[in-house]
Amino acid sequence: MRADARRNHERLLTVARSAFTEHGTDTSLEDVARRAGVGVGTLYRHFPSRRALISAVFQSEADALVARGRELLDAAEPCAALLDWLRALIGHAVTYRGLSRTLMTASPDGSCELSSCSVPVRTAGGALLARAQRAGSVRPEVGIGDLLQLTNAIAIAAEESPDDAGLADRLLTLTLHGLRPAA
Amino acid sequence: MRADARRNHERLLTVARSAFTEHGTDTSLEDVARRAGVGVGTLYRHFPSRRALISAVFQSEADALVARGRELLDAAEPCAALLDWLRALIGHAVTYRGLSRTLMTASPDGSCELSSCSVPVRTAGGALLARAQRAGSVRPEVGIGDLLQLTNAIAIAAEESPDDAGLADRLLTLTLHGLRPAA
DNA sequence: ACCTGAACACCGTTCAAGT
DNA sequence: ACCTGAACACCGTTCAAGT
Repeated sequence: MRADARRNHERLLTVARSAFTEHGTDTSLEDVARRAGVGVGTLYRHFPSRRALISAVFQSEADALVARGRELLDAAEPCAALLDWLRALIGHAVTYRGLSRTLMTASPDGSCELSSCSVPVRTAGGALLARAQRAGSVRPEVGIGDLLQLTNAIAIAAEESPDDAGLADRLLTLTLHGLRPAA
Repeated sequence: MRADARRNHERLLTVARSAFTEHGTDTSLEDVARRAGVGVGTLYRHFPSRRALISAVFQSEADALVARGRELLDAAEPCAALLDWLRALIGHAVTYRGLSRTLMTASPDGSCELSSCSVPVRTAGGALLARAQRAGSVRPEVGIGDLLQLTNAIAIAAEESPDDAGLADRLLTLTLHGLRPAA
C-alpha cells in the first residue's frame, strides 16, 4: 500500500470512530470523508460499504471484549463473570449508537463483513455462558445466540432512552434472573 | 372537513397501513402519497410528521390491544395472561417493522404524537402486571415501563432475525422466567 | 496505483400557485 | 379550504478524469 493510501486509511478510521461516537453509526459518510480531508470516493475505495467501515472501527473494541472474556474465565463466580461481560458488551454498544442493530443482523456463520468482529465475540461469550451452565447457575437450554440477541436488544432500549441511565442494568438483571434454573 | 379531504385522509391511512406492513414504518412517504393518488403536500397537511402517520395507523391496533388486555384481566392464570398479552404486543410490532423503535422513544407522559397509542397500551399492560404481582407470580420491583421497553427490544431482535421464527417466543420466555420471584 | 469530486438517483419537507 | 407538484436541501454511491 502506498504511503498516502495508508495515511488516508488511518485518518478515515480515526474520524469515523469519533463520528460514530458523536452521531451514531448512521452518521453521514460524506461528512466523515470531508472531516478526514479526502474525497468520498476514497472512503468507498477503502471501505466499500458502511458495514465494512463499522466493522473496521469496532474491531479493536471486539478484541478488547474477547480479551476481557478470557480474563473473566478465571473469575470466581461464573454467573457474575457472565454478567460483567454482558455489561461490557452493552457499554461498547451504547458508545456507538446503532452498533447493536448492525451486530444483530450479523449472521452467526462467517459470511458477512462483520464476521471478523462478531464471531470471536460470540465465541468469547459462549465460553463464559458454558462455564456458568456447567456450574449450574444458568439454565442449560439457553444458547449464546439468543443471549446475545437479547443483550443487543437491551442495548437498543438503552440507546433510545438516554435519560434513563439505569435502564440497561435493570433489564440485564431481569434477564439474568431469567437465566437461573428453576428451583 | 370537506368530503374530498376526508376521502384523502382515509385513503392515506389505508395505503400507509399496507405500505408499513410491506416495507416497514421507514417506507418512503412520497411513495405512500403516490399510491394514495394525492400530492405529497396533502400527506403532510393531514399528517405533519411520520410519527403522526404511524400513530394514526397504529391507533386501531392499540385499541385492540387494550381490549385484549381487559379480557385477559379475567383469565385464570395472571402470569399466563401477562405472557399472552406481551405476545400479542410483539405480534403487532413485528407486523409493522420499525414500530417498536418508534414506540420505545414515546415518553411515558402524554407529551408526544404517539401518546394516544402508547399511554392506553401502557395502562393496559400495567393492570395485567399489577395483577400478576398481587398474585405473587411476578417480582414486585418490576415496573411496566421496563417491561415494555424490554418487550419492544425483543420485538426488534425478532424483526432483525426474520429467519428465526421462534426467537421472540424464546426470549419472551426467558424474560418471564426472570420476572418470577426468587425461590 | 490511488485520489478527486462532479454526477446521478433518491428522499423528506416546504410553499407558491392553483382550484 | 384544500390540493398540487415543483423546488430546495441532503445524502449514498459510482465513475470518468486527473495525478
